Amino acid sequence: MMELTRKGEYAIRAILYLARQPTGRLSLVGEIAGSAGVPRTFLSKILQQFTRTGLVSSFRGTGGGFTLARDPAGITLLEVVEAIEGPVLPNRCLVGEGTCERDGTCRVHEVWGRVRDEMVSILAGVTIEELARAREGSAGDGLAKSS
Amino acid sequence: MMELTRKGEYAIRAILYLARQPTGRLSLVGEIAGSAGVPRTFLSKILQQFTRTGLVSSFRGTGGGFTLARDPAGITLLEVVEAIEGPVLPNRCLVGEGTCERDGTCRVHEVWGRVRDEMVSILAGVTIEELARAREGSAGDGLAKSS
DNA sequence: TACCTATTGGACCTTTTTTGTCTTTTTATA
DNA sequence: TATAAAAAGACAAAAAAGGTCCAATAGGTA
Repeated sequence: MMELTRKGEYAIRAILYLARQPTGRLSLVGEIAGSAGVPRTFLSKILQQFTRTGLVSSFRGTGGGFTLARDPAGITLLEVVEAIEGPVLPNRCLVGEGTCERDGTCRVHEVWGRVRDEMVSILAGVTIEELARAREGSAGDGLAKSS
Repeated sequence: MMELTRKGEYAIRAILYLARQPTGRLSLVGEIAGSAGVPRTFLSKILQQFTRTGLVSSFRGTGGGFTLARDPAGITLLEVVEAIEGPVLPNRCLVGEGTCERDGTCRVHEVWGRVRDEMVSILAGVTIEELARAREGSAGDGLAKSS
């Protein structure tokens, strides 16, 4: 239930790949796709979406490729996920914010609102830079486990 | 992104309808469907799923119908949602809990784990009885808004 | 200019999931 | 037995997910 799509997963992998490259270096679609294990043509679409959002910048022609448009320390996981999957909305009734035909006064909406707020808060609290680091220092370092 | 399906919405409406009935009273599919604004045959499937889970009990034949199997004060929103939509799993990698082919050491999984934990915690903190009450007392009463 | 390289955009396609319907069977009551 | 209801299962349309393919465009390079 409430799963991130493959597209979203691929998008995160691709962003992390870009974040791990030396600043300014351009990566090719094929290169990213190979390393991140994502179908090439599909990744192409995802990267296009990122460039439209302004998270990634692209350059055409010989020597072209993709690179992060901003400092990974300033990009949050929320931005990445929302760029690809759209706004975090666990319940359709939240779309209109009160535009719920039936049961306008019921409390279910308020509960989903809290769910959304928490998701947003958690995802906005993690930067791509933090995620891209990892590798060494293995587990539970810096980010507290809430459970 | 990460939307509850219509099935899930319908399920909640149906459960709330049942929770608002006098204890012991049986409701017919058609009756619930009409009141909750849910296609009758579809609701039938949802109710069957609920009876399989044990949340709702059903009785066949003349005078039959559906009723909550347990006290609504003891049923959480989490139970209702999971009965219909399956376990809350915002990221596929959480299914196997560590069975992630690639990037086993990356921190993304830990973040989604926290998201799931929070969702579960919020949904488990709301009972059907609370939700079914509402109506009078309008807003923000008893349940704190976190935002 | 011609040619190569790489992204862009759009059309298209397949598979899966969602959102149902319809029919038959089972169980219970009158 | 007739009637009333849920249960079960097959079926189907519509939408979303998950891709593919190709022509166009933009930028280098000889």
